[in-house]
Amino acid sequence: MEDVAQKAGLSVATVDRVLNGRAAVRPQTIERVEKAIRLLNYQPDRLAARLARGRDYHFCFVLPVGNNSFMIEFGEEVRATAKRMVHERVVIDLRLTDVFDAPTLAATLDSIGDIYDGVAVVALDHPRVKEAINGLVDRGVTVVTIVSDVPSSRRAHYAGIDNSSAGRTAATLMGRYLGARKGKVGLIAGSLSLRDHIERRFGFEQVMLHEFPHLTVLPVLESRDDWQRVETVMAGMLAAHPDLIGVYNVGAGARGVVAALEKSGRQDKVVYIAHELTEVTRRALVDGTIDVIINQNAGHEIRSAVRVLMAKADKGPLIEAMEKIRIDIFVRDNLP
Amino acid sequence: MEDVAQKAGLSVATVDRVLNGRAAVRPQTIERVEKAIRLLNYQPDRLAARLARGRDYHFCFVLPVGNNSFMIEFGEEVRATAKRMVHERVVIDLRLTDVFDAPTLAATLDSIGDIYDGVAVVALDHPRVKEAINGLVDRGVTVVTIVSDVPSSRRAHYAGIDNSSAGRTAATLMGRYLGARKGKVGLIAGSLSLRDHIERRFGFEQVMLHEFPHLTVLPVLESRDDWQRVETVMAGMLAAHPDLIGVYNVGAGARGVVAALEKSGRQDKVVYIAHELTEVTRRALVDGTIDVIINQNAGHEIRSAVRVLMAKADKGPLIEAMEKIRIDIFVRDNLP
DNA sequence: TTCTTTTTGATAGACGCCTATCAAGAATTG
DNA sequence: CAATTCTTGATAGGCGTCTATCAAAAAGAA
Repeated sequence: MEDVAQKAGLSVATVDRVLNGRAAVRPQTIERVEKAIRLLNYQPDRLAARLARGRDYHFCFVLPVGNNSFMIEFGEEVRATAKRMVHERVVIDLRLTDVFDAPTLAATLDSIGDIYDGVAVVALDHPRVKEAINGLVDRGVTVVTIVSDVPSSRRAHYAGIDNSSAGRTAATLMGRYLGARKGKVGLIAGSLSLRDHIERRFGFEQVMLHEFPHLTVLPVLESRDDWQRVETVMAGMLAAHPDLIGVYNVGAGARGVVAALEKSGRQDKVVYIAHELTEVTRRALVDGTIDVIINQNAGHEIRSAVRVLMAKADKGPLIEAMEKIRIDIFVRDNLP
Repeated sequence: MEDVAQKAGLSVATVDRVLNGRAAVRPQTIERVEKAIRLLNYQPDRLAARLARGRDYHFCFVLPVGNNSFMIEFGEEVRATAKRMVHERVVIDLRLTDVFDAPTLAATLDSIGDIYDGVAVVALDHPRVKEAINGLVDRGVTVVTIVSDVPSSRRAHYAGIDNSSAGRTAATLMGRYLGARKGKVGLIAGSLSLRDHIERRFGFEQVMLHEFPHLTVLPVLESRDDWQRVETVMAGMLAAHPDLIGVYNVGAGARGVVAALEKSGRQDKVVYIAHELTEVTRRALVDGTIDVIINQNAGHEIRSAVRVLMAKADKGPLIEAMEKIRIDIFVRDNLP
């Protein structure tokens, strides 16, 4: 800072004022400082800054309640990350809400504004939720969406996979695994109001239709991400379609599909593609009931969300390429 | 530190001595300090420590010379990372050597010892190289292997994928893509002295043999990772085996396979699985000549290597789970 | 010009740790 | 028991930044 001050013919106090947008500084002075910064290619030492500030970052993760394995694991990852980050002056709270209910979620978001510097939320794409997100942004809180996005909101970032691509990926693998076989392919979604599920479905149907026209995709069935309902739905599908050769389960509740398939004894005849690597799906993949798991890495998403929140909090730079969450494909052999 | 000192009934100076293994401290005193640390669950602020130390970390990445796209991109990623890390007091040098030649690589490693705190190396698994690595370790340099490992050495860490799993993954996908089709499957490796290639090959053959006995795996052909030679080899294979229905190219030079396949016009009849996402393989995947790309993320490996080197340098903790490099599978639809 | 009001400068004291020095206290030796 | 060596204590100054305060200088208004 001293070098910059000297270069600009000003004092460090003024440089500091410019750097932190503190008191009133004349535009031309700002310009002088910025020029000096450019000339010297000066980059403030963010570690020292954080040390000096001595302020904690307070972030909040808003996740769905419920017994969905993926989300439970997600919550645990958040806790683990929180524990690690304590030593970096980052405090992360975890809040569970009924994410599927727009008013509830919106109310939660509305109520947590003033405590936090940033909020990460698994968001339902609903006008009311969008409004709540924008409200937070207006109050100066950085918001990032995780897992499921609300693109029309003013959230700073989305830490999650491209779900349309995920659906397309599932379709390609389904088509290639089935090869020349003919028959029906089932499609099960958790909720048709969650953006991620909708997008996966569209991606899947699109590719199936164009690339594998010899396969018939059955109408989507809704499961509400509840594995018992999934099992009923799946059992029904198996009974109704003796020529079922594939299933793509877009949402949670893989356990239900696995159970129904195994009870029917047709797990070897049906290519089953599931989402999210959990205890249940992992076992089923190893056993051969599931053929492919499409996954998003919870740890990556969380760390990415935190990085973004921190970068926004102290106006640091973001390396976009690093924050892109990839779609993992797991077969039996590349399980981590 | 003051709290710890007080709790232990000692001075901060002594606590500091214990923490940094500085001067002579009586064992019982050390014990007292450690107890206080445990009781208070004290964790030194590593950011402050680094600030105070004001010392730069000097690391060196040793990569292969040559025109291999993957390695070129790898080098660029190293440079990009280096640039970013400058602001964190990390200086990364990049050194290119003939990694395939054990004496040359060993000589390089021998010569760089005293300048660096840590070295990351794409290592040939050869006794001479192992010796050079151990030599570095003896001189107090932390060594991590990247991309290809030397497990018998005393390197601190391997930042790369499990290549045997990668080979198995390729086999599973090959088998599933081919379905009931019968015919021959070709196998091309860069060098049979690079550990990663050997392991991929074994993984592949193992699964093919056990899971897909109706497919015949042809004997491995060596390509030295040179795409022109790969093209010759591939063209020969296509000519010799009209019933070739699959190829797995374990190493670099995907361009050669693509060229040979496209010239033969049989790209739609042959399932081709390649390694590493590059400009060339990406295009071929989109075009449909390549069916699956198995990839290791260069950026992840590099960042992981750096994290490990830094952690070792200031005796910080490592979160093992975070440093596990996953095997990426790319089909056309989940390309990043 | 004189008096306000705005902008800038200078400087002290943190933040949590490192490094170094000197003195004081404790343990060991003969 | 004194002389010597080993351990510990106390403290200063620094790392690069932030925050706050007061004085000095410059700009604007009357």
